[in-house]
Amino acid sequence: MVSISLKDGSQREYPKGVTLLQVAQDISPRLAKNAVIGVFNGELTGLNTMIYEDGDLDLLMFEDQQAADVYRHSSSHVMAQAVKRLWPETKLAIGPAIDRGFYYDFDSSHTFTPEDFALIEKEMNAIIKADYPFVRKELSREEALDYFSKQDEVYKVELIQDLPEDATISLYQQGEFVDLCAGPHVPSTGKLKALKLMSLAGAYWRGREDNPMLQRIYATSFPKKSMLDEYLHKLEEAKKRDHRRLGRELGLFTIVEEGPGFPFFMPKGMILRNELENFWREEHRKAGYQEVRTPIILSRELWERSGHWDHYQENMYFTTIDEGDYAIKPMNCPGGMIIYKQDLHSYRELPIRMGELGLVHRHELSGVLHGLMRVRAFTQDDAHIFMLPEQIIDEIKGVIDLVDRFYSLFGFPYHVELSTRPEDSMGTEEDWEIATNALIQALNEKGIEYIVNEGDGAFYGPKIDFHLQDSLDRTWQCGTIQLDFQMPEKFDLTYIGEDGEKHRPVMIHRVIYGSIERFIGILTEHFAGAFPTWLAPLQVRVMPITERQHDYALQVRAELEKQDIRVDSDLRSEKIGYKIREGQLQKIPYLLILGDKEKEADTVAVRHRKQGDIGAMPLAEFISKIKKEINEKAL
RNA sequence: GCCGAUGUGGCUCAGUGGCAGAGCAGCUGAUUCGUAAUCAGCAGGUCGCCGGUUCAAGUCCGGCCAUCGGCUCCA
Repeated sequence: MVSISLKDGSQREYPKGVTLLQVAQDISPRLAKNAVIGVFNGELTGLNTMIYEDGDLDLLMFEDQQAADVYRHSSSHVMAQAVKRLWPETKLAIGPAIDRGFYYDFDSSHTFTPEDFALIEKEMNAIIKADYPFVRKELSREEALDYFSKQDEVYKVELIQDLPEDATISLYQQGEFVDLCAGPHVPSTGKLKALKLMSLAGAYWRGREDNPMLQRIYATSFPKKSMLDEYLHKLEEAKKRDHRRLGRELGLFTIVEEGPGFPFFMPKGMILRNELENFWREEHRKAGYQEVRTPIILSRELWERSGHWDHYQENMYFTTIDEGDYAIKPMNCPGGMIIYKQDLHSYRELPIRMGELGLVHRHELSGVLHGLMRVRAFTQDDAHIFMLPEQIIDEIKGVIDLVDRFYSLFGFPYHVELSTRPEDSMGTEEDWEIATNALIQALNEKGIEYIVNEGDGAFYGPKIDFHLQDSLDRTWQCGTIQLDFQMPEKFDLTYIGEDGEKHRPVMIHRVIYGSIERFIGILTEHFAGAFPTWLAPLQVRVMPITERQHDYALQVRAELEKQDIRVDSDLRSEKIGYKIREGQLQKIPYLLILGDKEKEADTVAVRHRKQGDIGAMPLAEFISKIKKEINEKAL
C-alpha cells in the first residue's frame, strides 16, 4: 500500500500502482473530472502516472496557472497531430504553452492561411473525440536521435543534441502521433474541450534572425466553451481600449503614412502631454533635479567619442551640414556630458541631477512600429546624475522611489527587470561587475523582486527596467535606470575632490515615463481613454437643454474658465440625450446639464461619466469639488 | 528587416471582370426637447502608389509603400 497525504492534511491508503486519477476519483468524481494535473512530492505529475511510494499530493485544476500550462501544452500536441495529418511532410519545431494559450512552430511547404484554421480545428476535435491517452516513453539519446532522424524531424534532432548529457529523454504519444517532450500531460486528448486557433506568425527557429523562419500558429484552449467565449469577449473589449483607436476617437494623436513612426499630437493630446510634463517638472524640482535642453543635431565627432558611432549606428539618422557629418540624436547623454563639462565641479556639488525632456530619433525596423508604443521619434524624460562612487546606491534608490511615486499615482502595476552586459559593449569586465552589483544591491535594499535579462543591457552599462502593461497585457519597457562608467571616461568628466585632485564621477542615465509617447499609450489603454480629471483634455462640458438656457450656460462656462477648468459648451439644437451620448463617448469627466430648473435655482445638474446623474448643486459647490479632485490628482 | 494578413469617403465596412455603395460623422433646414442616437435634404472617392493583363480592373498579375498580428530588436 502507499499512503498519500492530501492538501487538507488527511491521509489515504491505496494499493501500489494506483494512478493519480484513481485517487482523484476516490476523493470525489468532480475532482477527477476537473483535475488537470497533480503535484506529487513537489513534482508536476500526470494524472495517469502510477504511484509506488508514499507522498504528498495536490491536485490542480485549470484555474491554477501550472495546470493551465499543462492543459495548453497538451493542446499544442493535438494541434501538431492535426497538422501532421493534414500536411504530413510538415516538420515540427516546438510547441509550448504561453500566457493565455499555446503555439506550435512548423516548417511546412504548405503556407498556412487563416482558411486552414477551420480544417485544423475540425481535425483537432476528431482527435479529442478519439480520446487517445497521452503515453510517456523514456528512451536513450541514441534511440531518440535514431527515431527522429528516421522521421526526418531535423528540429527535434537538434533539440535532442542540445539536451544535457544526463537529461532524461522522453516522448509522448497520442494515437499515431509521437513528440519529443518532457511532459507532463493531461491523461488523454478527450480531456481537452474548447479550442480555437487565433493567429499566424513567422518566427525564427530558436529566435535567431539567421535561422530559418518557421510558421507559428497561435491558439488557445479552455476546459469549457463558456470560458473560451468569455476570453474572446475580453479580447474584444481590450481592442476597444487600444490607444491607437482611442487616440483617433478622442482626438489625441495621429500617425499617417507621410511619417511612419512619427506621431502627430493634436490639441487634446497636447493638453494631456503638457499636464504630464508639468507634473514631471514639479516632481523633479522637488527631488533636486535641474532641467537642461540639448540640441537635436550634433557632430559626428561627438558620436564617435560617445561610442554611439560604433555601437548604435544602425539605429541613427544622419545629415550633412556644410559638408560636415552630423547625426540626429538617438540619446540625450552626449549632450548632457557637454553641459557637465562647461564648468569645473567640486565634490561638494555632487550629486548633480540634470533632467532633460529630450526628443530623440531612432531608426526602428519598419515591422516593429506600433502606435505610440514603438515609434521613431520620441521624448525621453531623461536625466543624468553625476555622482561620487559612494553615492551610487542612494541615488539608484532615489530613482526607484521616484519611479514608484509616478507609477502609483496612475495606479499602474509594473514589474522590474535587470539587464546585464551585452555582447557588443564598451568597458572592462570589472566596471560591469561593480555596476551590476550596485544595481542588484539597490534592488535588494528596496526589497524589489526582479527578473534577470542576461546580455540585454545598454552598450555602456547594465540597467534596471520598469515594465508596464498595455490593454492586451503585452509589456512595454518604460522607466529605466542605467549605470554608466564609460561616458564619464570617454568624455573625461572630472570633479575636484576633497584632496584637491581631479577624480572621475560616476553617472546614471534614467527615465521615469520612459518616453512620453509610450507612456501616453499605456495611460490611454489603462484608463480606456477616461483619464483622471487632472489629465483629461476637457474636464467639463456645459449643455443647456434648450435655447432658453444658452445665456446661463455661457455664464457657467465663463465662470469655470475663470477657475482654470478646461470646459466647453454644446449649444447645438439637439436633444439632451444626444448631447450626453457624445459627452460620454468623449469620456468627459463631468457634464453639466442646464435646464429651466437649474437656471431658476442657480445650480448645475452634474453628470459624472461613471456615476451618471449625481444631482444638482450650486456652481460654487461643483467648482470646489472638481478643483479638489484636480489638485489631488485623484484617480 | 523577416513571416502572414489587410488597404474602398473623416470613421466602420459592403462591393468575386461590366454605371463606386451603406451606416455613422459633416453641412443645410426643421425641431426647443430633462440624463447614451429627432426628422428631412445636401455634399463627400484618382478604390494606398506604380506598372501589367483585358474591349473593360476596386476586382486578375507583378513591384513598392503603409497598417495589423507575430519574430528579431527596444524607451
